[in-house]
Amino acid sequence: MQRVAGKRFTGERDKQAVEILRNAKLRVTSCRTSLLDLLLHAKDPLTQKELMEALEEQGFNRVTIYRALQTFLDSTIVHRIVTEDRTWRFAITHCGHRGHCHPHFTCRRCGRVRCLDGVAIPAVDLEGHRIESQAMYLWGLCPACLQEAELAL
Amino acid sequence: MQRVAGKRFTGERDKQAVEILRNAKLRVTSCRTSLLDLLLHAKDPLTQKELMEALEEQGFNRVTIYRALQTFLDSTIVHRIVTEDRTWRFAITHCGHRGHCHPHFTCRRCGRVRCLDGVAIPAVDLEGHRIESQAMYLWGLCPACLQEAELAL
DNA sequence: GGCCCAAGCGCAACCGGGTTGCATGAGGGA
DNA sequence: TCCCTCATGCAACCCGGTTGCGCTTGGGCC
Ligand SMILES: [Mn+2]
Ligand SMILES: [Mn+2]
Ligand SMILES: [Zn+2]
Ligand SMILES: [Zn+2]
Repeated sequence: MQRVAGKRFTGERDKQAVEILRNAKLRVTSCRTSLLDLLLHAKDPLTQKELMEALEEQGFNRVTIYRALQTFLDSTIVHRIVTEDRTWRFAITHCGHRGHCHPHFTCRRCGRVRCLDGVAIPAVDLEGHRIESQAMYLWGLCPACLQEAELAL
Repeated sequence: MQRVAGKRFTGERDKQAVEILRNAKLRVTSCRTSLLDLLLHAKDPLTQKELMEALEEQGFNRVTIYRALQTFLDSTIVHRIVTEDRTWRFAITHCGHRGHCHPHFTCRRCGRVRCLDGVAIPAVDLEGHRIESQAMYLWGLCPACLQEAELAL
């Protein structure tokens, strides 16, 4: 990947980002491809702050980042989760739904938040209500932290 | 219930609030009993703003209210939920646990948030992780709004 | 009932994640 | 290449929640 004066030329990795934008009939801009590129290769949901720091070199304005993320949300390209610290985290939507189709896990030790893609949220039926969507959050220790905790015994 | 110059004398309804505070070894203050009294008789989890407006007459400072709520949290007298609007809502804890023992429902039409006391959160088991707590949020239509929606057809 | 001090309170200023309005810049269809 | 629309940057703003500090008060003690 080449960078010149902070601007990145479109390379291999960006192809997927551009394709996603084209499919969603969104304009292909530098900020959007960079964000998508990051999100596509991120293990975990990222905050706006984390995204901005990762793209520091390119110096995008935070408002622009928020607006791009909102656009992605509107197109269901990403989904957004609210954690206990009341900051949003964004992750690519793999399932086609709007993003509450899988639970999210937060490790109380390392603080990592993970999308549990592939794990189903058990359906709850509620007398008299119409349930339209569900979200589930889990807390505990992630595999790495669990192992450390066990070693410390 | 008597009020004089904005100060409320302790009456029948406050007894329970005072008892809760005594049991938790917390000082009995006007702000705390008023808050607890409200929360004890509230149907739904309330925001700090709603609590403050309800106690407008007594003119408590919002910092004091936040601090009282934090104290209640520490004593597990109340639990707190984070909704999509990223404001906290507080409700009396009936179950003894720290409050994530039941799901919470938000009506997309009237905006009401409800504690689903008595409904269990289905346990999820996650390979390699230690799950310590779970939360579940549901969205849809509450019974009242569902009925209106059906009438409108 | 009065004394005393830790704990609770009010105030003002602050913090930080997210938003808005508006002028300028750039994507992309024709 | 032109031009319109939409994206961007900037500054100011919003608002839920926090912090520091000096004053007040609950309640244990005599
Ligand atoms: Mn996810
Ligand atoms: Mn509840
Ligand atoms: Zn961890
Ligand atoms: Zn409703």
